[in-house]
Amino acid sequence: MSTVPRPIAPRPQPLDDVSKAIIEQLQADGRRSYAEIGKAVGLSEAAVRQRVQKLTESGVMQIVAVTDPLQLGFFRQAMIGIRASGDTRVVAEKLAALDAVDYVVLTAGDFDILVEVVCESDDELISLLNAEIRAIENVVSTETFVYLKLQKQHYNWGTR
Amino acid sequence: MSTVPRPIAPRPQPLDDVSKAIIEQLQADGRRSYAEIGKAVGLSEAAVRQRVQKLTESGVMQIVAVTDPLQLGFFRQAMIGIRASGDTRVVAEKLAALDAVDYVVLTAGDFDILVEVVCESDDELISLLNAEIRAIENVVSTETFVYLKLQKQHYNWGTR
DNA sequence: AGTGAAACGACCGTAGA
DNA sequence: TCTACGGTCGTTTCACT
Repeated sequence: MSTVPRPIAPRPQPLDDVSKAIIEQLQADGRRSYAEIGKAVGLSEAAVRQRVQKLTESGVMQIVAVTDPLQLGFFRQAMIGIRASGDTRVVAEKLAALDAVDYVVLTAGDFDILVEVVCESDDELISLLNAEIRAIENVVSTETFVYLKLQKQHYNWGTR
Repeated sequence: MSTVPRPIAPRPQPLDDVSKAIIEQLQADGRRSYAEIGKAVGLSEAAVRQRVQKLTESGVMQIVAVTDPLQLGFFRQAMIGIRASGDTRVVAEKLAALDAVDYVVLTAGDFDILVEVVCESDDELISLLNAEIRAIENVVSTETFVYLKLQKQHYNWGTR
């Protein structure tokens, strides 16, 4: 039995510790000044700015506002597993176009697509499921996981 | 191991159009200057600054750096549905403490907990499942949904 | 890739409608 | 809650290492 030649992955950039430190600073506060970050990581202000620019331009990182659904009156969140027929990419696009859908991923496994939805109420969730999601062509079945408590947030993830 | 800060007031203020517009600006670019935002939404720099401060202090919004796992060499992502016995909150805490786990939510439905994981390779995913996740007390069974394509991102969600 | 310095622009506190 | 304004600090550009 021969070993399978493992294709060297197009590993983008082996981030050095300084860039990791910069990212950590900006994960704590995306508006922290370059000068302040520079002090923390031991670099000049201009150097920090250059690195941040590269990191954002290359798509490694972006600095954005993220909102809390609960604070905006969307008390009901859920993950919905979807089984679909036909081209699942087309189904995923239609799902992504829905207002209440904030997350769509094509998966391998018992579900073809996972979507996260954000609703104001149970009623909205019900009509979303019935009138919108199940109405999409090639959606075969759905399974809903209503959120009880968010324990760890997606965008808090860092560079490990 | 980061717990999501709970909102102080379960009293969601209905955002006016100006604040929504400000949030949209910052969702496009979290570092956009207050002056520039002011021009776009028709407000003075100081007024924008005050509103942004309120929005962040009240937890409605936060401005942070978010990173792209793929760009950092984490080519394998998955959602894992977990069935657990005992106090699922305790299990969820232990899951959230894992390095490779970037998202944890307690749910009602066929799974008790959903976690999203970020791995460098299939091998890492396998050992994560076997050595880490299934090793946690009261984890009864798991079901894995390997990501094929991320279609819509969580933090792009706005104010509807 | 990094520093330093000077001009410019953004940010912050405070005062006042 | 907003505008106005002055002091301070951050950002930008550039010349240089």
